[in-house]
Amino acid sequence: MVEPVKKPTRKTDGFVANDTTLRTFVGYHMKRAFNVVQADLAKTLKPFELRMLTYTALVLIVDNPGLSQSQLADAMDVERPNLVVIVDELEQRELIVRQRVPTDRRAYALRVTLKGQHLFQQATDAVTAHEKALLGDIDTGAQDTMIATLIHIQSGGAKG
Amino acid sequence: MVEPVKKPTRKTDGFVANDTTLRTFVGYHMKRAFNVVQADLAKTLKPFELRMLTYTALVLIVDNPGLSQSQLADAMDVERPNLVVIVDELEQRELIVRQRVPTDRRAYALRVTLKGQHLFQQATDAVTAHEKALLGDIDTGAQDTMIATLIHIQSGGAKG
DNA sequence: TCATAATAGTTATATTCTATAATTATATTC
DNA sequence: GAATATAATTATAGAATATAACTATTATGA
Repeated sequence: MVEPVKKPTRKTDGFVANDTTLRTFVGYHMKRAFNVVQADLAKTLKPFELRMLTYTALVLIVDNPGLSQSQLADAMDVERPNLVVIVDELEQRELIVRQRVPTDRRAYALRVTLKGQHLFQQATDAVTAHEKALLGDIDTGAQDTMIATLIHIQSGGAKG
Repeated sequence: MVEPVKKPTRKTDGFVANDTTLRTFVGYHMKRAFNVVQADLAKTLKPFELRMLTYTALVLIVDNPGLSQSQLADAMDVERPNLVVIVDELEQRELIVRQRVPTDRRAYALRVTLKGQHLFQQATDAVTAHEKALLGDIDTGAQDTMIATLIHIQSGGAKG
């Protein structure tokens, strides 16, 4: 049974802007593609009341039990002050705990709670399924090539 | 003459977080790679007092003389209210003008000024050079594959 | 040892980007 | 001509991002 397609697409008539200059930039394509992925991710995480940043922090705490906020901030490429609110949110929702480190009383060891572990698993299943739905029809070889290229860029490309 | 390398790398010692779960997501790699590209772009545009959004708007106005703000917002995937401040900024710097459209007095036709055209050319040369420096060592085939894949994702991937 | 510097976390603050509702002026449609 | 839609705008709020400054604690080195 085919749903009759609604037309909420007001937008600007049939006009399509000429973006030939921008298309010469790889970054332009990266941004536009990432917008789509990010929007899909946000929608996927919404039922769990997670955003990309809070989900990423939760995952990294699961995979790195006991790491400090500084280490987490470093892993997420986020400034320490900005990480505080993210950790606050996860802690208030009782998804993680801040444990004092006996050997260094300045630092906290971050650990996931049982509740956090469960939410992590549910959210990760959902994100995995949604990514597969979004990108599943892309040729495996092309996907591998893209990931390798993206990793290369991460390390600074020709500069790194 | 080799500069002695400074060590401003405080960061978290030698610790490297385990991100195996996140690495299963293509979006994770896209975000991290785009962070690098975006940071490079911001630095490149800084001397021209342009940001990614103001530069993008300027380029699209150059390539689409006379387009309306709604059309520009649509092309940039930005909400109309948010575009106003971008156009305001470009107009105040006399890089573009808002021209009333005789046939539709609600709309403005956006056009670049001579000053804007010059800044566009300088900035575009700089951005082109910086992208080449950043991504120049990537295999051409891999680059083409990535761009094709990114374009495919833009149109909604398996969903579109 | 003690003074100094460095680190972990936090608070405060500012900028930018993004998103929605509501308003005015003009155009379109029935 | 009345109702509706569109273009641009204002107002507002939520997020992400970045820097400076502060407290508490740890590390360094004269």
